[in-house]
Amino acid sequence: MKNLRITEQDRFRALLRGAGFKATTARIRLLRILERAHEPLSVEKITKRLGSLAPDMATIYRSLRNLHAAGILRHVDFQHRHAHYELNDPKDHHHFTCTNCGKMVNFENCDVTKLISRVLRRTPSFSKVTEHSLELFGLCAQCAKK
Amino acid sequence: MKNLRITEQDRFRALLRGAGFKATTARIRLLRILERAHEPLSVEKITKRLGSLAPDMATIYRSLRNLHAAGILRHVDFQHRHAHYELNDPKDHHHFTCTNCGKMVNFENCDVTKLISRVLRRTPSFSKVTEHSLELFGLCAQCAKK
DNA sequence: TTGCATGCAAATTTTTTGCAGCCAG
DNA sequence: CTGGCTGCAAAAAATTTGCATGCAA
Repeated sequence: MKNLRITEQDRFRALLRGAGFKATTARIRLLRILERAHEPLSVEKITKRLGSLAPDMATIYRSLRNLHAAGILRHVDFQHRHAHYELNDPKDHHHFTCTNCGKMVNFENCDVTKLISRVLRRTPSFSKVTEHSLELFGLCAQCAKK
Repeated sequence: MKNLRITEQDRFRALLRGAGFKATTARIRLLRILERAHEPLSVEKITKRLGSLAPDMATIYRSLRNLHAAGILRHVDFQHRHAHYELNDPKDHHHFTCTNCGKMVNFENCDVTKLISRVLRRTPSFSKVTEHSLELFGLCAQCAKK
């Protein structure tokens, strides 16, 4: 029974292979951390969460860059001075961040796809959207009270 | 006649004073460059365009950071490894960038405001949106043909 | 005159690169 | 085996900071 189940390892292995990458332990560990995080992580946070299993930073940067180019990861900009990455969830969620306390929530089903189609229809000089970013910044309920 | 007209200088001076800043020549030059650019600029491009009139880089970074915090500038992320800034135009336009050749066009009236209100209504843990980012990446008509 | 701004120089932080050796396929 | 990956070390790029001086108000 147990060995018939598709493990997390296998899932990531297939994902990597499918994109033409070798399924190395470093990359599988990276994907695992990102999946469990449920929020976009910086290189620093990834390294900390991997602890002693963390590969060299150069490897992390290279992996993130390649996996992003392959569409496996999304690049998220929190207007800090460093990049954040998360798994490219097909559900296409986005983030709402409190600029005061840093709290973050996800939101989805926001119809950004429709918005994008409309823009694309109106913009003949461009023919295809492959990626988009949509981030909201503001105040959470607690911080707004103060 | 001529001296009754509100000059660009005066406009920026008022803008800076209104936000509690001193209207220094360095900052006025910076705003002037950004206004004329019609596209978000990196620190490098700002420096180049200012030429011999460019203040120290530290000053540029400090100015950009402060003017952004005051809402005078917008922070734009093109998924490069450095920040870009543009004047915070009340028209709220966004950018569509070709990932192949770097070409960029602006678009506006994309109803992102409605989208934001909807999200806000559905997200009781957050009470106010002060800033947002929306960027499209894809292929321009020329690059898509190839 | 007074304190916010700037220049200068140095330090930090973030990201990239070259190259030799390693390991997944 | 073998070419893509990784570690290591060094460099490059991007951004910040401390402090003395300068200039707008």
